Amino acid sequence: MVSTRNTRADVVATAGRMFAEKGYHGTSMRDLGKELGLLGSSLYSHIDSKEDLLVEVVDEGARLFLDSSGRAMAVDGTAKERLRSLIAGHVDVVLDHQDVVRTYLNEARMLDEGHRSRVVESRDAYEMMFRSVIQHGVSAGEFRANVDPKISAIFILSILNALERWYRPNGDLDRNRIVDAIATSATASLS
Amino acid sequence: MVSTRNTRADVVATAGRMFAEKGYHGTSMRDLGKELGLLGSSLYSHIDSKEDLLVEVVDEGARLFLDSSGRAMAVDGTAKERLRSLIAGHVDVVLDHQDVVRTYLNEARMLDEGHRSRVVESRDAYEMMFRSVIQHGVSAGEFRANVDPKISAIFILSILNALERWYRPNGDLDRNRIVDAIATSATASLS
DNA sequence: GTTTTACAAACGAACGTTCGTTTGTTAAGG
DNA sequence: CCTTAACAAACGAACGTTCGTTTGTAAAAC
Repeated sequence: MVSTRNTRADVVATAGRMFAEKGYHGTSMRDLGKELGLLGSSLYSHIDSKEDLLVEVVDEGARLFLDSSGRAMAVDGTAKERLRSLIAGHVDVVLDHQDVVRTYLNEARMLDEGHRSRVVESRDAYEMMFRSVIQHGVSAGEFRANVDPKISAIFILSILNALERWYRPNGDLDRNRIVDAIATSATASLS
Repeated sequence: MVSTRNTRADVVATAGRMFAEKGYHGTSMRDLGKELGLLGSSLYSHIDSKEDLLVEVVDEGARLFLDSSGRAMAVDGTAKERLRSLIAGHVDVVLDHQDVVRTYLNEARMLDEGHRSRVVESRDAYEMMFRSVIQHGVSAGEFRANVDPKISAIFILSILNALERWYRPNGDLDRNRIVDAIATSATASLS
């Protein structure tokens, strides 16, 4: 027996998993406690409120995506290469943090206005990275001149975000194949 | 004043709208009643349980998509034309029944195992229509030989289903432009 | 090296509120 | 008149949260 006691990080991680599975409103504090081997009330040794848990998980999701795009944009290369980096980073975030991502994508709207608007801003900033790379690719002649960067970014992000809904860790598609398929599809529709 | 009384269809429609906005577990029967100018308890003059409402809305979503794909497959044409019909039909369903679709896509997982599995079957059948058309296009030489119909169908449906998340009725993109953008993008990545 | 102090984690009971639902009754509408 | 829709009151269960207390562990004081 190593240790049976829970840390705050355990609580947040399990909350992320349960929110992803059953939704924020579909998960009670007693449900969450039971999953950790605790009473619902004991959770309040670690946190101040249920909503704090959602805020924490969603903020982590936002941070993961922004960090990923920051790394992709930090190295230079052609628009096509940078777009592939953005895509690969996004796939990594989804596959390595599936629960956080599901909660970020599906449950953020349950936050109160203040917190939700911060999430919207963060998503807009992230989407802007994709748009910007596409725009540069058009200007540089790498992509067709009549490409609409806004729509193209939305379509690529649609495919990327849908990953959470169908990807299964033990499925027949591994990470590299997924990145390749998405990057190929994106490049094909831009060129 | 024509009539102030509510019908069962009113209740289901309003439930669909509220489930789409706040989620199934985020909508209480008293919330729903208030939206209709009723007490929560009065809803039980129309329905037997809250879950019945979700079942009804989700079933309608499933039916809308299956009917749409049935119509698209009923007329013949090239694979490219049929794919465009499938896409146009899907866009119509999302734009004309946004609330039902949002509930169908996001809240069906809150159903109990029996009802949920029926929804999964229906989605699989729908996806199979896309796969089948793509497969025929590959066989007929309309699409590249190395196209994977399964992945391609998932990508196209990812873009179509994401519509619900960003489409706004008074935005700058009308129905035809959306269908055209998606069909063009799909065709480009298949050809 | 033992005793004391401190702290973080968890308990168990209870709070006030809201949940989905049931019951019995009243008022319209066709 | 009779069916349907709605009301009003209530039910038991579950909700998020608070409270006072207990437990285990680890550092500080002796």
